This record gives sequence, structure tokens and C-alpha cells, in this order.
Amino acid sequence: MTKLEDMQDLLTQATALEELQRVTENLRDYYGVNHVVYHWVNSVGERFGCGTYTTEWVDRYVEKDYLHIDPVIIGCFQRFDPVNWKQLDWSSKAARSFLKEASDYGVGSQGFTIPVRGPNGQFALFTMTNTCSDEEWAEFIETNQRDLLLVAHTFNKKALAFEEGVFNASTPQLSPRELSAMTLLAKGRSRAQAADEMSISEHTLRVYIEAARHKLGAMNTTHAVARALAMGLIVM
Amino acid sequence: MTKLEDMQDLLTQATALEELQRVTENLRDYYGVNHVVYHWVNSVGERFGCGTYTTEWVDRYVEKDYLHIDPVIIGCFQRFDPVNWKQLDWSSKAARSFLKEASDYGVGSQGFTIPVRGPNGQFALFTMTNTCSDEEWAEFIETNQRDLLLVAHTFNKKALAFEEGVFNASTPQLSPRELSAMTLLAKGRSRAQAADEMSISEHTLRVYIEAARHKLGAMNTTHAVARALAMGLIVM
DNA sequence: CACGCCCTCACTATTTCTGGGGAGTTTAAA
DNA sequence: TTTAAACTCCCCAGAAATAGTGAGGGCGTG
Repeated sequence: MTKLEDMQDLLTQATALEELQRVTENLRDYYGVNHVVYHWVNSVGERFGCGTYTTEWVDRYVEKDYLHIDPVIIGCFQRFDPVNWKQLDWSSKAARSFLKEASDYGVGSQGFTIPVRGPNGQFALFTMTNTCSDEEWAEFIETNQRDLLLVAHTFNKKALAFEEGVFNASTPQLSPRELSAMTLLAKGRSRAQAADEMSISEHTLRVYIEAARHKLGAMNTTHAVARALAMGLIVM
Repeated sequence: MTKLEDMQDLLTQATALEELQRVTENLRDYYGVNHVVYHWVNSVGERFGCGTYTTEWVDRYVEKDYLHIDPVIIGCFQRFDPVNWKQLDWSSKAARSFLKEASDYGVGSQGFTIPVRGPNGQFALFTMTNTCSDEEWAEFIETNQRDLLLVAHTFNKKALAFEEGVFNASTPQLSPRELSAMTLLAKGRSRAQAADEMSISEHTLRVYIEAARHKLGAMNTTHAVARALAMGLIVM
């Protein structure tokens, strides 16, 4: 039995969001690393995280709003494939002081993070940290990268499944004309332009926008377009 | 040597976007299926695709704007994990007639599609189609799912690398206040409300919105928010 | 066949947004 | 240290969006 299958089994055994916490602990022990952490941000700003970091570090992280400083977050948000922390940009002063503080809290000297993206703008990170030499860490990554990618994928799938209600609960159905209208607005067309492209009067177009706004529970046109985009109802 | 490693080698050998086309053909022959297709849609509506579908079908697809009808696209846009086409919603009339037409063009009776998401709202699909029984197809998926997930990932990584300029060139950097402003607008706040929440005057807020609009190359506020969202610069 | 939903068009008044200006302070990077 | 960028505030005129209401024809389901 390969490591991969063991890990997938651990994950599929989980029956609640809280159990994912235990899975991270099992993964940590299994791979013999300092920490294993999984956390996400979805389209409406809700957050969830689990992992083996100390609560002190997590609290400090939240308190100091390190989400907007952490080069791991910033770097992974812009890239597709997994990243060894050594490859990130630690040149800014804020980043270096953050790194030092993280080290003080026992995060470890090495890190490896896999960005995972789901529907509706969901963005999650699966991270492993350890204390070892650069060479050892590079070898660890080389050896386990593929397995970890699949584990991260399964982890996110599981987390999404638990939160299914949160995501799918309020996804209204827009009519074809309403979708066209929202799409054109998302593309930057004014009402007049959009009406022209749809070959209807601007009055009619406004009816669609209003209808879409109400269905989407939006405060204004911008909000409606943003929600339609975030919900994956339209594509620019 | 496993299938997986063969496939990864095929991919890493590719040195230009056009060569990905040949990789899809190799993959098709390797797995002995009807078609292998990879295509993406990015945040500003640019599209790229390669694969073994006939040009007739691709032309017809584009001409008829099937992008907005195809249940594979719609379904995958809402889900995270790979999907057997049999699991999708083919109940609408438009979907059924689309399926029939696709079948006439030799797409195949079975399909398996892996959604892949990258930074800046990039969304790609990696698809395999075949003509066989439901049971055979389910078994094929069961056997190759993990490998294919890694292949799809590598495929997208390669495609992204080739298009690096396209994506990174058009990803402006918004300042923290500009990001806050766009985020609040995406959440449906009016300018007055957003200014209030940011504890600044509405005049100042407007400066941020204008700056963000110019950086994003947007025609109006709605467009700017839509682009910021699609580019993954902000999260609602 | 009725019912609901979609598509189309119209009017009015009020509120909000847009697109130009200019100008000073603070912060961070080179 | 210098320099660029970010942050903050202000004015004005015109364009656009919003919130109501109303009304008629079409299409598909039960």
C-alpha cells in the first residue's frame, strides 16, 4: 500500500469538517514534518482553516492581518503550481520580519505550499512545514510532490463537500436575456451599448438588470454583476 | 515506467504552445480513446484550445456559441472534481440537441472532463471522450483518474508557462486602499457606504475607484469590479 | 386552458456615478 | 536620501442608474 492510498483513505474516512483537523495531524505524523495546514477563502469572504499550527500563531496571524503580508499567500495567489517557500519573494522588510516571527512561533525553516482553486472563487492552500536543510527539503518535495498534489485535491474536495450547503444554497437561475445583460455589463458595456448589442430598447434592458438584481439579492448593478461572476453564472 | 511518467515526459518535451496539440494526439493514441482536448477561458475572454476534435466541430461550436449551452462547461464551472459526462444535467432541450449534434460530429458517447483553475480567474478543461459502454468508461475513469488529474495539472502548468506574458502582462497591481474600495463595491456598497466603512471622504474613495479603473483598463466601475474579481485581485 | 415565466416597451422623479481638474502629507523602495 | 507611489481632500457639470408602476404577447407545464 502506497503512502498516497493511505492518505486518501484517511481523508475519505472523515465525516465532518472538524475531522479534517485530525487528518492534518495524521498527515504530519505520517510524513514526519513539523506542520500540516489547510485553509481557504471563498467568494463571499468566509474562511475556514485547520492544521497543526499552535493557536498562538494562528491568533497572532489573524490579529496582525498577516493574510495581506504573508508572501506565501500573495505568491500562491498568483501562481498555479506548488511552491517551495525558498522560491518566494522575501525581499521586502515586512516579509522578512514576518518570516522571523513565524520561525519564533515554531512554524519551521522550510515550507511547501500547494494552491488549490475551486468554483466560485474558492481558494485554498495546503501547506507542509519542516525544520531541515534546503537539500533535504528539496528531496522531500521531489519525492512526495505528486502524492501531495492529489492529497491536497482530495482534501479540498472533502472540505467543499462539507460546505456544499454554504456554496450551493443560494444560486438563483437567471433567464438567457438576463445572463446576456449581466455578461455585457461585466464586459464593461454601458446600458445603452448593451441594449444596442442585444437589439432591444434600453428600457427593456433595464428590466433585465432589475430582475437579475432581485434574483441575485444584489444592492446595485455592480453588486449583481459581481455576484453573478462569483457564482459562476456568467463568464466574461 | 508508468503511464503517468510517460505522459509527463511528453508534456515536458513540449517547447511551444503549438506542440501541446501534438501532445493531445499522443495522449489520445496512448489511452486509445476517441478524443483528448484541452482548452481554457481566461478573465478577459481570450480563449485557447488544442485537441483532436475535428475542425468542423470546433467551428460549429464557436459559431453556435455552444460555450453558453454546453452542460460540460456549465457543470464543470460549478464543480471542483473531475466529472463523468453521464453525471451532468442533460435534461434541458438545448442540452439534448447539443449532445446529439456533438455525437454526429464524432465526439463520442462517453466523456470525462477535469476542470483546472489557475490564477487570475483562469479556467481550463481537460477532456477525454470515447465510444464505449457505460461500464467500460467508468472502469477507465476509475483506473486512470489520478494519473489524468496530474496530467491535466501539468498540461495547464505548461500552457500557463507559454502564455505567461498574456496573463502577467495584464495583471495590474492595485494599492491596498484601491483593493479595499473594489472589494466593498463588489460587496454591493454604494460609494457613500464604502467611503464610510473606509473612514474616508467619498471624494477620496472616488480617486481610488478612478485609479483602479485606469489600472484595470476598465470602462466603468462595474467593469473594473468585474475585472478585479475575474483576475483574482479581490475576494468578495 | 390557465398559470407562471420570459420577452418587449413606456413614463417620471430622484439618487448616484463619471470625468475632468488641482494640491498637500505620508510611506516605502531604490 | 531621493524619488515614486500611495493616501487624503475638494469642486462642478453632465451622464447614468434606481425605484416605482403599468401593459401586452409568447411559450411551455400541469
